[in-house]
Amino acid sequence: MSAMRDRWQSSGVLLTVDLVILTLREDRLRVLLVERGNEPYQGAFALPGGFLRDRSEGILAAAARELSEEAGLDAGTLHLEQLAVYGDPGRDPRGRVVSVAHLAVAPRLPEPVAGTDAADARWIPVDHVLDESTPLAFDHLKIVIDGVERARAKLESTALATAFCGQTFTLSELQRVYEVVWDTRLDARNFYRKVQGVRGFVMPAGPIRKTEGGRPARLFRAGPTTVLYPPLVRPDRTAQGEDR
Amino acid sequence: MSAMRDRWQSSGVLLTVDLVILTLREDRLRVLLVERGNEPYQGAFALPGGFLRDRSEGILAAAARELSEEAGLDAGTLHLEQLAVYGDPGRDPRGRVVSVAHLAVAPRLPEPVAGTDAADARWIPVDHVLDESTPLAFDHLKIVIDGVERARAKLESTALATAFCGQTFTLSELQRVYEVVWDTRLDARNFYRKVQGVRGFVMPAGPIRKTEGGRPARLFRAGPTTVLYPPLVRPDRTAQGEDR
DNA sequence: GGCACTTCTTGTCGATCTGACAAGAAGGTA
DNA sequence: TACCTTCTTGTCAGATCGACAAGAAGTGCC
Repeated sequence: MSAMRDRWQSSGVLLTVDLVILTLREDRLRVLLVERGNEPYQGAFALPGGFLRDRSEGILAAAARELSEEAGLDAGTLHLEQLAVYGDPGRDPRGRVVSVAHLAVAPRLPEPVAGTDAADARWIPVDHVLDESTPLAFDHLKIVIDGVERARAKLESTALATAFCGQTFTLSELQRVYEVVWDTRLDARNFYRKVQGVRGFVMPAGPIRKTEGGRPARLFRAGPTTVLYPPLVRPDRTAQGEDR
Repeated sequence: MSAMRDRWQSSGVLLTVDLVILTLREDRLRVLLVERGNEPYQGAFALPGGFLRDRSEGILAAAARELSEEAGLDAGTLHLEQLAVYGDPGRDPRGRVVSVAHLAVAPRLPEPVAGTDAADARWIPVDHVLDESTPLAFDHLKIVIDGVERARAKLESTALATAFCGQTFTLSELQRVYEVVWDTRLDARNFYRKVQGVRGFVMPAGPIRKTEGGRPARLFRAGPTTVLYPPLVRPDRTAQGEDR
């Protein structure tokens, strides 16, 4: 009963925020990791993040602050959303630490800014993390897995892909986002048709053009739509040989 | 840098779990709410939930415990997943309380069990909550909105709908789930074809039949698939009169 | 039993969408 | 100019979708 809900207990825990910051660099999906300088897990890579500054700091605000402090990125200019909470007892050997993980998606970026807290941050290919050739501290592998899956899923139904691109982009750049994040290949001509068929997904950005080899491509910018209809469904990886 | 991450601060907060428990009763989508007996928000409805029991209790475990204590439901038999964290400073007038909201989906249920903590729990139609004719305590309206939207979205791409049904069900029962949760109407014949076209979504459950008026329907049970491919896309509510 | 009524299930049909592919357009470079 | 690259517009057959007809299999009523 309500008495239970209101039993005022001192179940205080330490709250942190962790960040899965994804971007595309050199045609690979990468995640920003920092090398730990202290025990536990000294020398291992970990997600950027940290404790709430004080009791009055909001959780999303803390994530934005860490984004700035540890990665040198401005939360105002990129996609940032809550991912999930990780609070198993024992996930941190130092005590009961509950972490609110966030997913950030950044467009092509300058190198992690030296001279800041982000100096020892590195953009590690996501597949190096997923195949565990780059071991992560704490339960951060699980967090990265969840973050990547979230990104893959949201590519289908939302305009998240545009967050990987700059202010303006060509459709083949957008296609590369889908191909790299989904780890699949798409037909450029069908992609072209499909993307332009989704109302409000992309809007022509002037007659400006830019080039890098072949015929110059038209530029687009993100449209007003956040929910894609119809969605761009990723090809079924488990298509053949399925039981009934 | 890592020194920042490891600064050991006493940012302790009080951690609670809250539950958005959805079910279908009398052809309406309903959420389980409890009337608050204490200040603040005395007399208002609130989501079931409560503080972690102690520092060693896992978050999902706490949600399962509250599910049992406050709703008389067994977490082993129904769908339970983490929804999101709500931790804005000021959301609870008593102090810095961070709540991990969970989404539970229950099949047709007996009345809230009298004589337990769940005695004053009531199944309130979700639309009464969404249109604010039933005001909720704290930021629980926001949590219900997010929970319902999560359920609506997961109906498209996962087998969540089967969690609203019993062990076995007819396809028209399953269709009612989609219609009520999405607040839309579907053509029974097309639904029939589509559902059976998704590999592993539903499996025939013996030649058993059951009836209630017309021709007896075949019984099905949930299949092994959790991810629907192809997805069941909900009809576009913003279809016509859209700009380009 | 015969008939009306209900709901379930199988089909049909045209419009639309999808995936595979051809071919032209518009630049760069040798 | 010839060739290469990439972008963009089409084409076409097969799959899918939404709307709908019609038969199947029960119940209840006379």
